[in-house]
Amino acid sequence: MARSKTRDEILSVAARQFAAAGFKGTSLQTIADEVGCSKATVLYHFDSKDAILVALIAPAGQDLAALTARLSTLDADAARDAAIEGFAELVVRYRGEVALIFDQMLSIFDLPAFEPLWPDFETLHHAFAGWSSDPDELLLAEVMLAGISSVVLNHPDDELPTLRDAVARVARRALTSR
Amino acid sequence: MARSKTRDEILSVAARQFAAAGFKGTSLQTIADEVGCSKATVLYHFDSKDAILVALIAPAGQDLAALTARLSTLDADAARDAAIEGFAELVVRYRGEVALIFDQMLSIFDLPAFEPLWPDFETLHHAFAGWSSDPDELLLAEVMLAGISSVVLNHPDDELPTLRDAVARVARRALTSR
DNA sequence: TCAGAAGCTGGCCGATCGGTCAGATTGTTG
DNA sequence: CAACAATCTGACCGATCGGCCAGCTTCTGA
Repeated sequence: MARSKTRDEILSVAARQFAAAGFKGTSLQTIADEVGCSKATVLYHFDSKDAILVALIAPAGQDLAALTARLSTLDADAARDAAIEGFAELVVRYRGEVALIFDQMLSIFDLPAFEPLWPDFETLHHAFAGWSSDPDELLLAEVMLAGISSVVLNHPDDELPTLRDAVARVARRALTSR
Repeated sequence: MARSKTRDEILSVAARQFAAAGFKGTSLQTIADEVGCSKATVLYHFDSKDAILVALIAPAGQDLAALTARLSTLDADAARDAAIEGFAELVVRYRGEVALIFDQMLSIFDLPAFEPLWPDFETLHHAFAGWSSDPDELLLAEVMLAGISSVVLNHPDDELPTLRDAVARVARRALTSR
């Protein structure tokens, strides 16, 4: 890890700019400008613009996979609670990456970087519904997943720790009301 | 209305392409290609690319304004129910435009087209919370608003009428569970 | 010391972007 | 018919995009 100081700087600057302006809305030039290097240097450390995105997504994907692996060992109620807590934590920690998923959401085609995450999202979705197969249950789970993501990424940074707990509390109430 | 056949065609093609690939991801050239005219013709009917977006947003904005005006005359429970039904209807009817808002969500800066809609969203937000000022109530309302939008625009067209009712039913349950 | 690897850069490439413009074509009206 | 406006187009503009490359520094280890 930390193969190069410049490389890390490029990653963190890119993460912020991608989250702020979207993937298509960010150029290699603006990344290079903020880092304080040349565009060629950015492409020296990464094969392409897409390679930066792939490198950014990787850690979030691993943590998500770890969460879903843990969920699959739990029964309905425990899985739902753990999914809520875990997802609230993840979405707050990887706010920028979540924003990227929303940004790329419209273009269903060219996102090989996100493909491996889909099964994990599916697991999370079902865990939110307490392993139920009731359509309304699943729909509400879907609404909550997307809603939480969107809300978190539209809140200012300084409220995030509070927001994580509030979001988990609210989700628990909405998803367990029979 | 219907000032020109070509103009209308440009609007409908642009609506579909914007919803499919995002605003930044759509070019005047691809719009012109699908319409079967030249890029210059597109810019003859509209002053700029942004002008197309403005023309597309207008009807959705008017319907949203009409809904919120109606809401403000109702008390808590009635307002919430009406907000849920009305929003489900709107978000299904203007699926493409909702997608555009999500697409532009990341770029907080350059969206004069969406600015006038903000107060109406605010009203809708509070109506979803039944005019309550409880933070958790408001947060859940926010989650549901964003979640419903995201879910609807990620469902295939043929399920939309069913989805509208299902989404309203689920939202009512989640928002009225005390 | 010095060769080679690693890091970095300016300059360039073809493609595409949104937008402009002069002029051709078409339709309407007196 | 002529005259005028509406419609449409190809050619072109400057800017920017992602990416490539030759070559310049800087670091490192035998």
